[in-house]
Amino acid sequence: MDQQVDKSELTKLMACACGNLRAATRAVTQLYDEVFQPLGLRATQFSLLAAVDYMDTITITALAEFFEMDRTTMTRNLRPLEREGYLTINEGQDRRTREVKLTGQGRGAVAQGLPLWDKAQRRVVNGMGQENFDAFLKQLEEVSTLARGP
Amino acid sequence: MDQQVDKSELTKLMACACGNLRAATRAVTQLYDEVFQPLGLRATQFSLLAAVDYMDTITITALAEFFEMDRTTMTRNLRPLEREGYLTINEGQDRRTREVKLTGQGRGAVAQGLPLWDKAQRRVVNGMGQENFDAFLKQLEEVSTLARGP
DNA sequence: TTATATAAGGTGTATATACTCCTAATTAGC
DNA sequence: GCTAATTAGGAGTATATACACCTTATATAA
Repeated sequence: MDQQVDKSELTKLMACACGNLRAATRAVTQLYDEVFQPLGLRATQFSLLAAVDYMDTITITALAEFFEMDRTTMTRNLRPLEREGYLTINEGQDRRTREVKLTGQGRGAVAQGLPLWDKAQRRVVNGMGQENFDAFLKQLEEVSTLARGP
Repeated sequence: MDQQVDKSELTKLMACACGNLRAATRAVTQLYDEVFQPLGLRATQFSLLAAVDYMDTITITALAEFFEMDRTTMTRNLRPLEREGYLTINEGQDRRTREVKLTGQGRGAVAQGLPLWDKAQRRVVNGMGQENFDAFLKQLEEVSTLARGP
């Protein structure tokens, strides 16, 4: 069937944008998760709470768009935060929508989380240098745009 | 309680290394997943098969180390690929270990997947330009190293 | 050589992610 | 004003991810 691949062909996969991004994300997520540990939150949960805090009230779809994330993923990510009392999800004026809002506990967690976030962020930014880091963020943005399409 | 945060404090979170990495990974993974769709594989699955192909036979822990991924994650990622007949997992000489090996079907999938991978990869590399892309990979590597530690 | 330490793996549990399909509410067209 | 299209959301399903805890097999030390 001659479907086999020369091994040298496979070495180029080491440069895979997707694989390298995923690996870096695993590593970085573990760092941020670790610093938020004392708070009982994960990195994604903290950033979600912070976003809701900034927005005051916001619908699920709008939140999903802000994070450029699938709507159903957002629904599921909100669930444990609602269960643990960090936020509430109530029917909006438009009865199709849900309004997401932080509780006092949620705002407290954001306040307590900020210095923890800073700790992890400083490690990365200081390690790379501010200029390299800024360039890195730009490249992440560019790669996202390219991936999303034509 | 004064646990509240000034909104201007929250804007700096837009530069979060973790959040921006995760967002980019979502976007890029969707692109790669899309090109592998005709093959019935996801991006992560293709790269896993390609790695096993390159290694011939390899234990689960060694695979996990190669991908810098938790061992139990690797165990779980292998599962659907074994179920669908792309690879086999058998007891090794050292009876604590499992030897992962591609089937003919698995090697065929790698062969068929390579041009699909190329399509997605070209979109990113051509979009950024080869030099920028190389620099980007270096920065992903650096950020991973920084995250892993001191 | 036996007791202990270590290494490889699996399972339970929980979150993160997205797709497909479904319902309900609103808006747009006529 | 009613019908059709659109929009918001949920549920089912499946993979990706990691941690804590457990078992078994090998290696090490006394």
